[in-house]
Amino acid sequence: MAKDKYIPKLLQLFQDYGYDGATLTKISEATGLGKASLYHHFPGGKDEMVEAILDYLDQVTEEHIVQVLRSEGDTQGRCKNMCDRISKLFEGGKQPCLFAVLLMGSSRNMFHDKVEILLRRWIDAIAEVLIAEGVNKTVAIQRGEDAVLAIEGALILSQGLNDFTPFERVISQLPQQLCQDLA
Amino acid sequence: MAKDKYIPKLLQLFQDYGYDGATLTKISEATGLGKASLYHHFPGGKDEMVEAILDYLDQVTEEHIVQVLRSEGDTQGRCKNMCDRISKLFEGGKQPCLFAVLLMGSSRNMFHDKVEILLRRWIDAIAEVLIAEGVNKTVAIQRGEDAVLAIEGALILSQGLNDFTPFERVISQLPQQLCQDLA
DNA sequence: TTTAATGTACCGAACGAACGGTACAATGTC
DNA sequence: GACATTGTACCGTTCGTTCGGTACATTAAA
Repeated sequence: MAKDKYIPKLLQLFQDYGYDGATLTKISEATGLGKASLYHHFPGGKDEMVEAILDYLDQVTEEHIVQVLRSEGDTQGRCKNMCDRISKLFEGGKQPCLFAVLLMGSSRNMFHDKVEILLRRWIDAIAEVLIAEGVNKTVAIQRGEDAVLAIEGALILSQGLNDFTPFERVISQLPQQLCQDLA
Repeated sequence: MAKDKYIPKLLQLFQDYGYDGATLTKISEATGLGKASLYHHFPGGKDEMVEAILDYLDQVTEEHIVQVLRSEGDTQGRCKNMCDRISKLFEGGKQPCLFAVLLMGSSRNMFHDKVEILLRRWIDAIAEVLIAEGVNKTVAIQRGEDAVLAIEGALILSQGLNDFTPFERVISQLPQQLCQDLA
């Protein structure tokens, strides 16, 4: 699929402008493709573009979260690696999370199912690590939820305040917080 | 200002659909006002509507957060009161936060200044309580940021997962977390 | 080896619908 | 009568989408 090469630009656009705000005119300018050409690659229009982006983010999740958390090394170190990846992906808090963007506004219900699955996979990947260390399953899931929640909240707050130290603080404290009572 | 009576419906609409998604047609239907009437009350169009909503949220912040935190009683009790108000305002996590909605999508920069002020006032109100209890100023502000951050993140996560227990958990744990090392 | 057929990528122009917004006359209210 | 409020009809613009068609490279048939 050659259309994959446009996915990063599309992601950036939908992150910046949201589903409604990312107009075909903007998409056309950003990709260098005419509107008609966009419909050649994505016959389903904007919907199909977002679906393709979410499929891409599925791979990103697998590579930068799931696999990193399952890699070798001590638990807290793996958590720190994940945090480093996340910090890079969100560019130190300057990039909005597409999940949050899509959950706000008129696109809320359109992609809810896929977003829910991706959020859940993220949480479960964290919980899995803690469960392997002997943490109670319920607690482990809660701690995974708290981690994702803190990151999403930190993104909003940092962008709202135009001050990215909250995001950095959350990222730097997260490994310790996740592994707070481990051996 | 008689137009104030439409503010809650407008708030609901912009929360649900975002700035772009809240079209004049939807606004007209929701308020029962024709376009001409809407422009009579809000000559500045959608922009002025959102500004009016933010002014309204300014009052809400003052009443349900600032004043509650400054009221009589023990510190943790006042924090709990604030959390109760917040939980009600967001209907147990089912309502999105307008700040987050406006910060996502094409309206990001339009209302950024006012949103930043409101977020900062929220944080400062929390910090003020902790400072009065002898907490170091920097720590107090960080704890205020963490509180707002947790609420915003919990809203996104709960709505994304279609499971509102994370929001409830954050709300119930917040007073304890804020007052963790107080006398 | 030429030629025909097929597939992929792309584009300009145009579509109807909906957008935000306005002009103005008619209505209600004091 | 004065003035706030509203309904109707409209404006130009932009929206997402589709149409008809071109360029070009690959494959199949002659």
